[in-house]
Amino acid sequence: MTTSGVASKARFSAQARLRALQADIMDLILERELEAGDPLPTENELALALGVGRNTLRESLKVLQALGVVEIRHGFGMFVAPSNFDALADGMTFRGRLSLRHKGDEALELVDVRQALESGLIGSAMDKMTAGQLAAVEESVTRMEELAAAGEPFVEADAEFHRRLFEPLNNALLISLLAVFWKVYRQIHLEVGTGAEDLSEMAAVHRRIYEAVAGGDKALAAERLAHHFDGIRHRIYEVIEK
Amino acid sequence: MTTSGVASKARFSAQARLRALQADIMDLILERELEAGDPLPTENELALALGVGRNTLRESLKVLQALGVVEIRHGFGMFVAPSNFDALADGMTFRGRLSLRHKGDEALELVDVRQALESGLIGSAMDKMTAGQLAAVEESVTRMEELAAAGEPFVEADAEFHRRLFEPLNNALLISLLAVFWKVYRQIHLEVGTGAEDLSEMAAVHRRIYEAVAGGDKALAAERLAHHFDGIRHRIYEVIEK
DNA sequence: CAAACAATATTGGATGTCCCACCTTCTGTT
DNA sequence: AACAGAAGGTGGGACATCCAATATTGTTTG
Repeated sequence: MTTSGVASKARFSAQARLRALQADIMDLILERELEAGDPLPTENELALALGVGRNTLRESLKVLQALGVVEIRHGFGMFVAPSNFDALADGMTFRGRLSLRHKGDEALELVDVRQALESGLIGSAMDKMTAGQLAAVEESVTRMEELAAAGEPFVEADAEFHRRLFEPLNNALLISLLAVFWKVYRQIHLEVGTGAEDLSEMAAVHRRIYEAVAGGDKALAAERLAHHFDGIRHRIYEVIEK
Repeated sequence: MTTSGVASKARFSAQARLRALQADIMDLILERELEAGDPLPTENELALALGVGRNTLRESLKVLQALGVVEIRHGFGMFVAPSNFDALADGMTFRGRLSLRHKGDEALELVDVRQALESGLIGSAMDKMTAGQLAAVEESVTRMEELAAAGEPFVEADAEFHRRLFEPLNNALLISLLAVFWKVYRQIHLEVGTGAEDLSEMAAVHRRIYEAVAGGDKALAAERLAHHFDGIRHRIYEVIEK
């Protein structure tokens, strides 16, 4: 259940202890009914309360920080954190880059999942999109076109376009997940060679997606959104094949 | 390009240092062209190579372990790991439980994302599903029905059903993500009260999903899959309202 | 000779201690 | 009243030391 592969026996104890400690910390937060933003006990207090050494406790705390459970502020204290998937993005980016050096499976899987999410959810997003939100999407497209015309890359505008596209769903988790996928996607794109020459073509692709959304044609929007990912997928294939 | 010994003077918050250290470790893996399963240097060697203390290094390593980047085996060594999202699941479960005590936003968002993923991808999965895989899905349904008839819960069979449903896509990342969502979903389900009385109804819901899949009706399968999540969503609403 | 056992080297696991860096707050001067 | 500096508390980090688990090696034993 845990991991495929070597099923050693006592390897659980070490790993289990760390995870039990993480669970203890989370339980403590839940038991004390702390909300996001509330302070946690100090490291020394926690170490004493949980019966472990401070360094051991810190290892768990850093994991919880990476998972977005706690926020640690040097010299100030530790707090229950709002969701934060940055570390997850780093880990997945690493996996993508690692896989590119061999068969590229994970990189392709990542693109597939992102495509499925965006392409599958665009319909619902269009249902709830207000005129103002639609205008914000077009603003992003316009900025991409301007940057493309100037020969400059438009990393941030691209991210913003996709973020605004799914803002109507009002789902912070989804936005975070898409941000993770976008970040990893971007890294893979860089690694794989962006083909900097077709900047204007990329902007045009986004313009066509916008037009489908503005026109209310869900099927067309989903299709164009899906097509948007074909480029990088083919590029990954090329890198793998050679 | 490890940039070990970054001459950072100031302004680098502790958080940035930790993440830089994680990045250094990942870069080291990439630079040495290590594949999954390959051994990493020992803790002491790494600490020396990266110019940090052993405890500091361990904090980063534990994070990387939680992110599924490295696998740590007591007394044996550290290795580049296959993907492992268990820790992520714990973190998200925590967030879900935390949110249930207040507004429940994140719990609902989680269900929404899972629904979107499963409902949106079932069509592609059906395209690629073999007869054998379809039979495996039915086997899971049958087992659920048997357990329901015996009055026993069918946690594992439920998970297996959904896993097998998307196995044809051959996307390990997707399977892992769905496993995470399923795990969190189940925890929320427990927290929110499962309504143990409708076991047979739950089995029947899965049977109907299977029938739609077997019949090749993608739209119907997607709809029934989506309906499958309405129950828990309403239950979460009830918990929040009161 | 081979299998079983035991000692050992190597590795990560955990803790305590000491000091540093950072942030807030209080306090005293201007 | 406003600003600057001191003080206290917090997390950040490095060692040193010991514990625990694993694989290897060497010996014993049938």
